[in-house]
Amino acid sequence: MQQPAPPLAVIAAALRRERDRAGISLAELARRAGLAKSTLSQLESGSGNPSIETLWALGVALGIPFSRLIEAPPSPVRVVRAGSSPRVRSEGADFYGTLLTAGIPGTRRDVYVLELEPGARREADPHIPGSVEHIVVSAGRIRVGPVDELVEVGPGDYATFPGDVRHSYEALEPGSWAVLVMEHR
Amino acid sequence: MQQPAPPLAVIAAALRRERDRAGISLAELARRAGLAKSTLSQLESGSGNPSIETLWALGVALGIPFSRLIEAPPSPVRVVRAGSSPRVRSEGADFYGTLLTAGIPGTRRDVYVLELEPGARREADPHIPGSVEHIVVSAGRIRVGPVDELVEVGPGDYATFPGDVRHSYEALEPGSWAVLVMEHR
DNA sequence: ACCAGGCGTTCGTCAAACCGAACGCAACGT
DNA sequence: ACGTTGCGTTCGGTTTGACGAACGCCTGGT
Repeated sequence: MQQPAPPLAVIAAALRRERDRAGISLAELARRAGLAKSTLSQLESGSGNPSIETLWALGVALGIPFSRLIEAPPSPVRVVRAGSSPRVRSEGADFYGTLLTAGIPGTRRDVYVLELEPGARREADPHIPGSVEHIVVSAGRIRVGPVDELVEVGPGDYATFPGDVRHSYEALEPGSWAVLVMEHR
Repeated sequence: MQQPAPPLAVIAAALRRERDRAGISLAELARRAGLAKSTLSQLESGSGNPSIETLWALGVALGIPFSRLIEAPPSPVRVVRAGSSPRVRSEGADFYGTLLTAGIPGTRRDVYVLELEPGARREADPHIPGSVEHIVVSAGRIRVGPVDELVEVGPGDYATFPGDVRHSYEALEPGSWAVLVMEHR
């Protein structure tokens, strides 16, 4: 399998995604790329089959390698396996730490302890947009993540994924438990 | 810098290159991709600005990841810096070896010693098609390669590049010399 | 309240991408 | 010698991508 996805919709999504990231308006992007607003509007709406030159101009205007416009969005699921990150010795204190995720000012981070038993799969409906979940497994094994992109994590492993899509937690061993940090703004 | 190259000509070249590689005719490719021969003909000739769907169909028909059609041809110039390759202890013998390039059955490999003095830049016209040059610097520094893609190599460094395009050798230090292997079938 | 400016969408027009058919060319087969 | 087959190119005709203008919608300034 190489690029399994449909070309049109992917581009439409990529276009919108990258423009959001750049934080500019549709009109502004069209201006920079030397295109008509209408053209870009139709492209982002998925109706339309842009020429290479048109897409190229957009890539340049967005300052991104062209190929990113034809890729599916990068998976927002990130996993850090236990021991795979450099440990940092805390200054003055007598312990080592591993930075998994830095706090973002203006966001709340609620901390939970999640205890799960095998068989009981817990499905969670999407939370408010923009929320992100972080989980560190303390014991056992857990399968977790967006329903279409589950990952398996064990003791010491860290996983993070968007909380505003359907996702689930499922213990694979008895006595599994984890620390869950729910982040929202 | 990301994708410095012009989009149109690159695609035209890529298209032709990949079709050659696949060993099929223009008409055949057009048939598989569901395009008119005329369309493909114009694309390969560089006149034309294909739509995404058109290019996509070609990528699928060629069985290659779409992105390869928008990339410049992979540079045929390869450099191995001294000490950057794992050394292999020869069985039974008391020395270490570094494999730089494996011989291909049915090809001849002529070995030369190349002595160069600074200032004297030696331009070589293309040799017979398919020939490849390999060079290992023994002493000094040499700038070598296709005229539009020169690389600088020092003692122990290895470089290989196609011999069927215009290329040149130029010493950068007095007393430079190298071993040159000319490969042709 | 009003208007000015920016946003994203929708509409009609025009150029061009894509098509199909015809062409010239070369290599075979009868 | 001739007809056949496949190649790549060139020629009008039609679909459609890209354009510019106009629209409705907000937000903020006077």
